[in-house]
Amino acid sequence: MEKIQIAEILRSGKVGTEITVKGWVRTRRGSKNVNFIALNDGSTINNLQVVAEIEIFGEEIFKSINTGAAIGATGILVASSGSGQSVELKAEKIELIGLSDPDKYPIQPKRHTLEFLREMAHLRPRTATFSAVFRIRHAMIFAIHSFFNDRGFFNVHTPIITSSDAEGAGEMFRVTTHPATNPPLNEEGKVDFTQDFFGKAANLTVSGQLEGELFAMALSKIYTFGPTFRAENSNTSRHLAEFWMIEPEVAFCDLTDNMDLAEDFLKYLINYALEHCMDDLMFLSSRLTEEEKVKPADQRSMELIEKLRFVADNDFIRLTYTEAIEILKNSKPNKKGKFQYPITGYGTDLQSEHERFLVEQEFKKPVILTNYPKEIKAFYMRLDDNGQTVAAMDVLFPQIGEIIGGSQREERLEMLERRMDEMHIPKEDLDWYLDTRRYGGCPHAGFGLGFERLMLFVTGMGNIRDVIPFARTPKNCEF
RNA sequence: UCCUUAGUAGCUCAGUUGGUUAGAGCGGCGGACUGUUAAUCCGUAGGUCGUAGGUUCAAGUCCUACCUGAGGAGCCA
Repeated sequence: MEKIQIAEILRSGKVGTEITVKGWVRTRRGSKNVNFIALNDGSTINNLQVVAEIEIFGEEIFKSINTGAAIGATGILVASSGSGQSVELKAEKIELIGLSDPDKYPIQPKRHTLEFLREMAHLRPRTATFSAVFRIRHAMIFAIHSFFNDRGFFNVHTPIITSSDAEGAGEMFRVTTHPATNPPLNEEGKVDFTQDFFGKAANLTVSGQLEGELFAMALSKIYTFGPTFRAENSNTSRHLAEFWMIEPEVAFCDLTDNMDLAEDFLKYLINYALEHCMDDLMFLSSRLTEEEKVKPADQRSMELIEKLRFVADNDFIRLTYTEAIEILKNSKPNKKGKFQYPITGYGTDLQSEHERFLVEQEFKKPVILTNYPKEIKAFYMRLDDNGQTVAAMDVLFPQIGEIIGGSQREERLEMLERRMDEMHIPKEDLDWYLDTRRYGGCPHAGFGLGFERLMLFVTGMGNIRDVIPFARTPKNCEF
């Protein structure tokens, strides 16, 4: 008898047919005549109830059917006489596949804190919450490729190990085969990288953008989707040392096209989740609602599915930095001195309190902020005609803040070189990058989407460590 | 990195102005009972109070340092 997935059974299983299922025991409720086993195989948030009569199996076997154990069950699918489910499996045969010592198995059929489960990252996918999160994560990965593929984009694998450290997106992790103690030194007494594996200093990538641009200047529309690494000592619920980033790059494309792409992309992904992950979203939603009950009414956020629909159905607000400053300057909290960092005028750096005000108070929907002062943005962003601002865009989401950062790139060789000089970017290290401006340069634009930040939004989870299988953060590299 | 806060049983927590043998619920185990649904009822085991120092007749409780978690800030995606 071939086994079928529980998702398949619950979707289209026919009452009266014989089936075999294999999975892990979530709970077992025993009694004198009959035992009820909630079985889950990870294919869906829902369990299949296996009904096992003691008359058939005896009492001994049930001592091994504990939470966490792997078992197989064969029997007839029948309509359930209980109220919690429509169908259940009336077991004729039960196979013990992998035992789980109930005295030691740490995941109990009760609520655990996410912090506790985080320490058990190897077992947490067996919980309802994390299985839901990681099924949604898969759906989002799939949807990302599908979105770009449908629109004629090509996926490019940009390098993970890179010698380019000129981008300045953050602190980098060094990649070396030098011994940890007494590495070879040069005449100046510094580490001699010419003797290292690559013959030069190498790091883990902080972004595939620059290499992505090279391919956009040949294939027109590309995207990367890979791991990126930041050695920043960031201890927040929104940062990881290792995270996944999606970076589309499009030739013959300006800032407006870029904003359109970003907005379409995010809405597509959210709609995809609503269409394909409703069971999991509903579970996460009710879990969140439960948690919110302890919060004061004014601090509660919108129900998860309602929130997703709202973002998918409404246009994002588009606003220049200069307009945002005006709004903030005249806002109530600024006038009443409620901002920790008061807004005085053009040039003030926007803090998260300001971004949150715009997104959560003023507009109550996602905001795309554009045309920031050149001083606070990267060298490759295209200088606006006013000579002051650059064609940058940040997409700000409620609760999360910046989910996307992007820009139209500076395609004019002279301007780019001038910006690099101003910002002390070594041109000789990026000669290959400048070549794209020397030979057939064209207006182009792109952005980076932090995949785990998208996951935070879609799942409603509060901590980024809970939407990636194994989180890497300062002082934490378990598993 | 900075600010705030926490660490007591497997989990979630209580533990008064320092004072005898550190408690509860859940989970585990044993039993009873029942087509159960976070089942219910009875019983039972389970603790170097984060670590290291210190103050004191006496420290879970006070002090210092460190470690770890959480919330917020900065950096950003």
